[in-house]
Amino acid sequence: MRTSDALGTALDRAGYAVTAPRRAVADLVEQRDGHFTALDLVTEARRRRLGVGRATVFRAIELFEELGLVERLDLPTGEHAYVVCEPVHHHHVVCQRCGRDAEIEDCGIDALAASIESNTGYLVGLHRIELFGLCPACLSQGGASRRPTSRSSD
Amino acid sequence: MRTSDALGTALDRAGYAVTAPRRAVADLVEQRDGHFTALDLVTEARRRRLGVGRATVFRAIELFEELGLVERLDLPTGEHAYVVCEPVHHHHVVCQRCGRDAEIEDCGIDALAASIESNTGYLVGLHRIELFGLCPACLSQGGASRRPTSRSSD
DNA sequence: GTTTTTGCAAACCATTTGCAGGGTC
DNA sequence: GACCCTGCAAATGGTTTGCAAAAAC
Repeated sequence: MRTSDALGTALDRAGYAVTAPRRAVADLVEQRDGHFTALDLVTEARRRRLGVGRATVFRAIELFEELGLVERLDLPTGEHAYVVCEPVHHHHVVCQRCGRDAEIEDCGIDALAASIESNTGYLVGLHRIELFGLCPACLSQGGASRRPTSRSSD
Repeated sequence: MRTSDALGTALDRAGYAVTAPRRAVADLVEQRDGHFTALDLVTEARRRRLGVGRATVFRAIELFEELGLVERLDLPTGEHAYVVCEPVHHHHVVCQRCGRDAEIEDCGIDALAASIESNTGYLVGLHRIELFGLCPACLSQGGASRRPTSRSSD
């Protein structure tokens, strides 16, 4: 969760109107600790009686995504979730228990891409890496017996 | 595309009835060259008048996925597609032009996981890596000017 | 003959869009 | 005041489910 109004500021800088509904959605997003779905925000907005409609929430998220302020994750279940993040290339480790996440800057893609290109003949462009596991908090709280789904060694 | 009836055999071995509709869906899947969506199969089944219903196609794919014979991809667009693959841990490079794919055995996750674990404190479990680019065929056919979306270096 | 599986239709869920009204710059 | 943004409701697209009939073992 951010302390500053990063999303509002970014909207402004990108030339988008900083309206009350967008601000409201930005607040909801910034108050989230882990990942969230669009519907989570819609529900939360309704619960708080913010008077922000479904469509507006979806449009605001789309805008934030466009600006690189949130990123879409595809959870192992196939669900689409979002996380707040910095607008630079990176990846996330997502806690399977609480949904919190950490950013990873160096995913070592260059070496991997090179090896793939020479092995398969494919030219590698985009990549997406998503890691799931347990965050430090859940690890210590859950005790040593709790392990994420086993990592296959490859 | 497979030459053998790998999916049918696998169903049998896993104790599922090898029925005509499942066989039909398996055929459709095996005849695919690149990735496909569930709806692609539904459409194709209808076009060929196989008499296989929507629900059956979805249920068959679900089954194949459970058996590790096909895998769900999340395309950059957010679309859910499937590819045929071996039931062992691996990843895919998907051609952004034609949808064909190649499997990658060694994604170098162990080194990455270790570095993440020491940097973030997260215990890494599952991971998902998806790469997009151009396959050799599209590369040569498209000429040197065609490049996939630029790869950010990280 | 009992258990699965199927097809159909309806239900569902997330997401998008059309549009008239309202707010912003 | 022109244009962008919003809410609503309806449309959409993908996926799932209930159920009675049909097929498999």
